[in-house]
Amino acid sequence: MKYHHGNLKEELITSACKICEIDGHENMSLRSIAKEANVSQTAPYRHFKTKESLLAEVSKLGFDELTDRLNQSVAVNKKLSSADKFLEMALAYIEFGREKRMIYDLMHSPSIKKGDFPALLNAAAGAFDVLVTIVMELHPGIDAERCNQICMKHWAMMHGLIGLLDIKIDPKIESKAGDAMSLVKKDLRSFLVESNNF
Amino acid sequence: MKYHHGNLKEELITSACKICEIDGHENMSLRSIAKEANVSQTAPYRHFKTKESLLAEVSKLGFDELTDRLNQSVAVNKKLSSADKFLEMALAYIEFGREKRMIYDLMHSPSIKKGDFPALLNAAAGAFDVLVTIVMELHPGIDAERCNQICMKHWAMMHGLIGLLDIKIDPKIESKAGDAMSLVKKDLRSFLVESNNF
DNA sequence: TTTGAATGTTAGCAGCGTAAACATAGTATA
DNA sequence: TATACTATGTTTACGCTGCTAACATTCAAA
Repeated sequence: MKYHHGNLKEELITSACKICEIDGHENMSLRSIAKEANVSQTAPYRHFKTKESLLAEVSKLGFDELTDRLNQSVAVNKKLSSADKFLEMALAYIEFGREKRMIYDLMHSPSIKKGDFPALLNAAAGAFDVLVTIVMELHPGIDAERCNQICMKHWAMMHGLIGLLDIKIDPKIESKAGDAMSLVKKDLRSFLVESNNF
Repeated sequence: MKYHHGNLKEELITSACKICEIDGHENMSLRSIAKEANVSQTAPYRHFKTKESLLAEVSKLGFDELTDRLNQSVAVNKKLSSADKFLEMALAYIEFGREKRMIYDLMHSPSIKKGDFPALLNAAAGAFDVLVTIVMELHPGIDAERCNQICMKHWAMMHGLIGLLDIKIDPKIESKAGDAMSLVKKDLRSFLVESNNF
């Protein structure tokens, strides 16, 4: 076993991802991350100024994957109507939030101040841009301000839904949403379609 | 100074609220709460089984205040149309979220498992019910399932908006939303009105 | 070959949530 | 009124945390 690891920074991020997905970011310690990577407790400090900056990189990876998924969801079937593309994207978003809930929470945790990490801010904006593109396709010639409003509305709805699906305020809502993604898919499609009637 | 405090439980909750509003729930320690109430570090354990259960009571108070505000927002002017009542309620919700952001975050923090605290669950449902009432007024004779979907949609939108207003993904969005509630009020009204056109 | 930077380890700090043992005050009972 | 019990406070201590400082090792450039 060599003294110098060679690739510790990336491995620490990988370890952090793994632990976050299992324990959640609230129960994730720098020491446990270091242990997972088989290095001493303070080794991470050679690559990250603070714990927060390590978590910021994990969060950035999360936004990158989210962006990929959103892009894929609309790219898979190019024959889809704009409205259906939008639906697919919304489903992909919520699927991501449900499937990687722990990472998703980390990505939106107020304990990581995005303003301090430009790369993270960029990655988050990248995901938002996928939505912007779809909405511009849905409403050709829409002006920028209106487009932003609509994007915010839907982004907020999806973000809010993910958060609320776990609050389980009403048992009926919970059972309707269900735990399996198949159920979520079915319910969400009708949810998104119907809610636009009002 | 007497040995027995007499009203420590309530005072601990009050202290916790105060500290939460200043430092946020992530930086709120049991020890600091006890210090604020001028008791020893372990005194809270005579009244709360865990730190989480203390925070759960703070969270419950938050939902209670939210419920009050929502009710007030629609009760102030009884002549308002149902649609305007809905707008007023949405504004009140977002105003609460912006004004008491730290408490609001605590109320939605995954570190407090609502399922373990029935009173908290009840308080959260109480706030949701205000929305249900308005929506039933907006759409007389609506069936329960549809009503739930619509409530979820709007609740999610409001909840998502509050969360996203601080992410500041796009500087334009941030400047549009602004920091002062007056700005939020103006923007939100048009936001809510316009977004229903799509 | 030497020197310095990069990257690892060990030791130690203060703060955290929590449990156990102990102290004091208020209350019910004899 | 004296005594015992319970409620509610304090002190002490444990293991965990993020982080710093001092030291060790390796690699790369002069």
